Amino acid sequence: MADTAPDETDEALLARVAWLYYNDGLTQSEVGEILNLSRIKVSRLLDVGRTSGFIQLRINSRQQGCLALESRMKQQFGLSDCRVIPESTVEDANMRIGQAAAQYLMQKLAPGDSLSVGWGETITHSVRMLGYTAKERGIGLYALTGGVQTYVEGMREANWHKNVNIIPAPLVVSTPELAKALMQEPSVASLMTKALEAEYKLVGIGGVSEGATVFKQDYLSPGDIDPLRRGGARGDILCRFFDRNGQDIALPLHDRVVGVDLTQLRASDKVIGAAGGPTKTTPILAALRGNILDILITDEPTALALLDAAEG
Amino acid sequence: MADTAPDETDEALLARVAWLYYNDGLTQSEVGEILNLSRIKVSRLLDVGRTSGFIQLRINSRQQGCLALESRMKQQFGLSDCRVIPESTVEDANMRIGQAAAQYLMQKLAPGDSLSVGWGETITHSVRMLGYTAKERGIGLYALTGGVQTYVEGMREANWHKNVNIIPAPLVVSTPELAKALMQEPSVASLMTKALEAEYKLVGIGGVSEGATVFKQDYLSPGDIDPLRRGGARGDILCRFFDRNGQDIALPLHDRVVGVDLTQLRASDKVIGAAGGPTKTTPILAALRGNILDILITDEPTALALLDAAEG
DNA sequence: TAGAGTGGTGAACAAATGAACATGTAATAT
DNA sequence: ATATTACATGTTCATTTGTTCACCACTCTA
Repeated sequence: MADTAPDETDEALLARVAWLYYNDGLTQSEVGEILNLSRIKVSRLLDVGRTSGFIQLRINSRQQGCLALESRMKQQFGLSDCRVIPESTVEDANMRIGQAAAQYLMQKLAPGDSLSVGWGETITHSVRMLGYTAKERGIGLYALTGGVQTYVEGMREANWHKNVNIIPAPLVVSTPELAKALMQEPSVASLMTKALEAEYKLVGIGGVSEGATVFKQDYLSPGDIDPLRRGGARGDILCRFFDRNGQDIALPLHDRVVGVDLTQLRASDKVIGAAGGPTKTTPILAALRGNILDILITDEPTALALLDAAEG
Repeated sequence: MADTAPDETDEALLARVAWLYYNDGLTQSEVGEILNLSRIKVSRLLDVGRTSGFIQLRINSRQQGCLALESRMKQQFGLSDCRVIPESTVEDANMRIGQAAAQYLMQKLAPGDSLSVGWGETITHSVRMLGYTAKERGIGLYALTGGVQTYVEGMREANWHKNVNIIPAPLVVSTPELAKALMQEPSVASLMTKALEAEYKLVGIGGVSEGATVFKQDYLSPGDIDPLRRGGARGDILCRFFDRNGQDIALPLHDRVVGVDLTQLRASDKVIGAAGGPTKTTPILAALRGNILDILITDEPTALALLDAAEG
């Protein structure tokens, strides 16, 4: 009656299917014959494998993305590393950059390392893609801020299961006092320390417009946008807004956020920013000016726009 | 007039194509439109990428191969690691195992490591697949024996270019004296030392039959087979034949071989044996009994046969 | 200069693949 | 008990893909 550990068997089967199909170059029908599966089932298994990150594709080249652009970016903005993915007609920039971030991390993370993450669509995609690799290499995952819901959603599909450490608090609370109290709670404080000690910290970069995740997730109401803009806000990282030079803006909101702040990020190395798309140029540029990031992952048009803006 | 570094541009183009196709999920025609290539050309580029190892596919799972079998193998034969690839209808076992060996090494080799290799079809495949990764990570490559021709052939296609160190001597010379003299040559001796110091040593395992590479490459004549068999030879590694317990056989031939010997391999750790297929069971079993290998890469039927033979 | 060989290119086709739809089955609610 | 939903499996069809072939440009040789 007990479940026969469906994960286990599925994984073994998927591994076999993937090997036969990709490494041996058999057709899906042939794979099906060998393993007694219908062709369509093989097709679906492969699909699961690809979208879940179980089957991962690496491009073996220092020319991974756009090498020339990457070095210009590093030089111009004093980044320790940079990855630029090619232009494409595919709409979903978040998805694409999330994938790139996942691949970057898969290359860099060593067994036993840990990774801390912020939130946003891009980050969620990354985490999903990283799932299997992380499990295999025993990577620990830490949240950089409160806001359980967002993290849980992101990791539900990915199966990190163990060693996922989410800060047990909301992202934004109603009074500064409560926020302060929470951040002094041992269970919260210790996790935040751990998060800052992780080898890599992966954060998204948000814009100040209706589409941004902060607003969509109802952490802020659309009515808050205008005051923010007037206050000089050009973007946010982990719900901390900054001006065009990447300097903190004094906002009542900031005192009510539970999570790592920009000062802590600046002091920390290997902070990866992952963002791209036309709306993100301004926020990214501001974040770069403010030296918040050490590593940037973005796409070609955005990189070009950034260089343009910085040089002009 | 000058060549515009075809490698460079090809690589950049290939990287773009691969990204758009695999990561963005565009069709080949769409990729072609974006980059102004015909669909056919995209298809061909992708093919090049896959077969050259430029585009590499990873299966993200500890369940990579056949986990259960692998641990039985490790226990039974005292291996430090083992990889077993699934059964398949594909004929070319050497190719498949070579690929598996390459993948294993890609996972294990860190930047700046070095790798030494023997020869044979399986090894040649591995080296080819490893080409791009090796270049990217700056892996040094060393030959474990003389026999320039075999190595050069294997690495011609792969583009390791730099940091490839081939021992400047034939594999087999005509007199024991010459072999001895060569192995005392500084240029030869130093390379052999370096080869033994490499993080991983990858060797094939040969059988004693007409199909084996030693005979096909004319290092030995078919007439030599019978005497070898009668002398108890069950297989060879790096042209050193051993008996059913993996112990060295006293052969005049051995004194004429230029290269690392079995004693040195036994003393060295992280020696990877890569071999499989029905004809290889006997030689592999002997090598395992003789503790020559620390790591084995083989296929499912062979692993089962080995366990059968060892337990029975 | 002609001719043979080589490498690259695209067209046409056949095979392989993915997506939409249809069916069946088991679990849940009414 | 029945309707309903969710889910898995299989079928069909349009699309996508790899392969084969013929063609062209170029080079090397006679």
